[in-house]
Amino acid sequence: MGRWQPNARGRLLKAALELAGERGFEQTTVAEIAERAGLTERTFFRHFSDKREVLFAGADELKDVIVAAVAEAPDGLAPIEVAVAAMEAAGAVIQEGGDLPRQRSVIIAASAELQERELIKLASLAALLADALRRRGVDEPAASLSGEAAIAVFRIAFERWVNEPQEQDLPRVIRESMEELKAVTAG
Amino acid sequence: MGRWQPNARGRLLKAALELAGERGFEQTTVAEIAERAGLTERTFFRHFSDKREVLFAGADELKDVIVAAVAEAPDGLAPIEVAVAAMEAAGAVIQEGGDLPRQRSVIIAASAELQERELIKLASLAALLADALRRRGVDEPAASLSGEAAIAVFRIAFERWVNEPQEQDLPRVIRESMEELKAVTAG
DNA sequence: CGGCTTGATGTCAGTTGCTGTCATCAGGGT
DNA sequence: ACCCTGATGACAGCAACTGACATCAAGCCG
Repeated sequence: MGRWQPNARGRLLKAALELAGERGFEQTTVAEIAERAGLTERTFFRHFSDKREVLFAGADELKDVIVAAVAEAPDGLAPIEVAVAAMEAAGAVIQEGGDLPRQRSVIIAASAELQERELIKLASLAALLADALRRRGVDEPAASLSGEAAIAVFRIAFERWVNEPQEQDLPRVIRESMEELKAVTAG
Repeated sequence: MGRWQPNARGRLLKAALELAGERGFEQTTVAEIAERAGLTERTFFRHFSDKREVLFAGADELKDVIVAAVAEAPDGLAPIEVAVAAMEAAGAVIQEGGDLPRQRSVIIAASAELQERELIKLASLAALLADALRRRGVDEPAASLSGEAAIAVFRIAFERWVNEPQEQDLPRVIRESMEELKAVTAG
């Protein structure tokens, strides 16, 4: 047995979700989160680079999923289809999280500073997609546009998925939103 | 003549641009900006709700331009075309700013926290576009998708415009990026 | 003229996010 | 037994904000 209770990160995440759910993220101090997790404020900042990051723990794994999905996409598939397929793969991972994604999204929707952080994470995913597409030989600006469009599709789809609790299949909603985008841009 | 020097906001903006350009936004304190403008830190926060906002002074005017452009778009135009036309109008206003937009974008590109703020401003423009389209009778999810797509097109176009100093015509770059998006989503 | 109100600013104290630095101390290897 | 490592605590300090109160020229009104 270690000198400390195990899984400090997980306890911090749990404490942060609870407190932010009870009284809102901005009304919660880092010291309170750390205290509920049985740690100190300083230790919180050793696990998360800033207060907001605790709400995005695990988001980095999505990057690997997306890069792998782009790499495994069949040759000849249109760039936008590759990008959206990667977001479908990410969506499949997200919905494995059970209630957590929806719970997090409620907290984020109530806080402007968390929305900012979410947006820059999504923007970095768009850049990641564009990079991966360029490695497949896609030229600019098609690569960047496909990445941005795929993220836009994902945002719309995720919002719909969150607001329809009976909806189970996030990848399907993403696919449907993609078809909607095609319809919208046709002509 | 008033008790104070006139145009406090403008002096704060000028001081902020100078200092951020010299040593970076995050290496500049609000106290320094205020001091260069001949004011106190407290007064800075009376003019701008937080440190980052000074870099986005005037961004609200774009909202009016966009709403007006959507309202004036001819009937029967496809939603995505209406949205992109509104962003072309915004682009026309932006390039009237001379060197300022490019100068600001250099500073923003060097600061993660400023990028976050820019992204949430753009997201609010996307929501504004979607709202305006809904008022024209466009259904969901076409309205939201058109708004998001138009913003994605604008982002790509603006980046190209910033990186090509000889390029004068931002609306034209936006239009070209829109055509690229159509090509990317065709099929 | 003299008093009253207003609005932009200054002053100051306090909270919170975040950082640097040093101390502590169980566990694992030598 | 010894040291070294790694996660944590303790503490001081900076910078972004906020609330409360004071200041004082300009303008209005009697």
